[in-house]
Amino acid sequence: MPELPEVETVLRGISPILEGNKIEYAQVNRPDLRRPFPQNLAERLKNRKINFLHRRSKYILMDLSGGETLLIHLGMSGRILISQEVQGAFHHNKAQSQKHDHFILHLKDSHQLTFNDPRRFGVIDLLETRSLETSASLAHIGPEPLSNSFNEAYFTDTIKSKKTNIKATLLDQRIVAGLGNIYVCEALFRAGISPKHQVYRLSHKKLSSLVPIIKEILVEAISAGGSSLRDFRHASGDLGYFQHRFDVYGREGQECCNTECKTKIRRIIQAGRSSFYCSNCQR
DNA sequence: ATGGGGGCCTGCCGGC
DNA sequence: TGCCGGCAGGCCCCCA
Repeated sequence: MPELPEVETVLRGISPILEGNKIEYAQVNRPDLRRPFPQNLAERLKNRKINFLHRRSKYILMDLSGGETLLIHLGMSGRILISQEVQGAFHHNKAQSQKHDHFILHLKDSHQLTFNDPRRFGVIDLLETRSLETSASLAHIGPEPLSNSFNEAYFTDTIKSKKTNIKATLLDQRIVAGLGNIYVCEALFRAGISPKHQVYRLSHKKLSSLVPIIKEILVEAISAGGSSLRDFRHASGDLGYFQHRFDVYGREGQECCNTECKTKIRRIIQAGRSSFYCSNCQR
């Protein structure tokens, strides 16, 4: 699934089309995704103006007129595509209807936003804007990794005594928002920390070093337009490029990219997820 | 408190 | 060619 850089890439792609636009109507093609859709979703979206878009963690948030915000989470396989229905004989830009197009916003200017999600682990919700931050979805999410509130002091103080491995800690959205399996693997490689290392046994220096590394990786990935594995694409349909810069993710059995280290990258399972790491460079 | 496992879904890929 | 197991970017719940 899309992690923070992929969600940010989607957000940047769709914002210019959506902000200031108006929803003509919403097409809701099934009753639920991971959770049921909110009551009367289509009726509540009809004729709403889209004020602006923003992101919190891996959630895309659409601030609407009428004091409500549409929340979209892409889960593992969710995609957002923008298309345009062209009037007249030619329909080159009109999206082909796909099997898992569960939710479509038809906009006044003839653009359409399509949410496609084969595995249906995504979420769509409609929340009161004034209590957005305290809603069940967002209330327990930690600081944004690219904000100043995610800093060395916060990070080390929060986790220093945890009797958990560092992999699970970084995946915990309450500690820091938006990281997923790929970027945690990559950050741990750059920091030279084994995913199995217990947090309370890591030095203050090592733990602190993760903070700038996490920020650096996310910034790089966002500028590359995210990572495209199976199904991630920009809203325009373009691919992201950061996957070409993975040092360890998906590289089981290949040699470590550090010069003079020919150790083969290992894959282990932690908490049901694959961790990729170099046992020589990461301790 | 926390960590491990299972569940939710579909699709794809490799091996036999 | 076809079937089957394993795997996938997330998250939630239950159990020890």
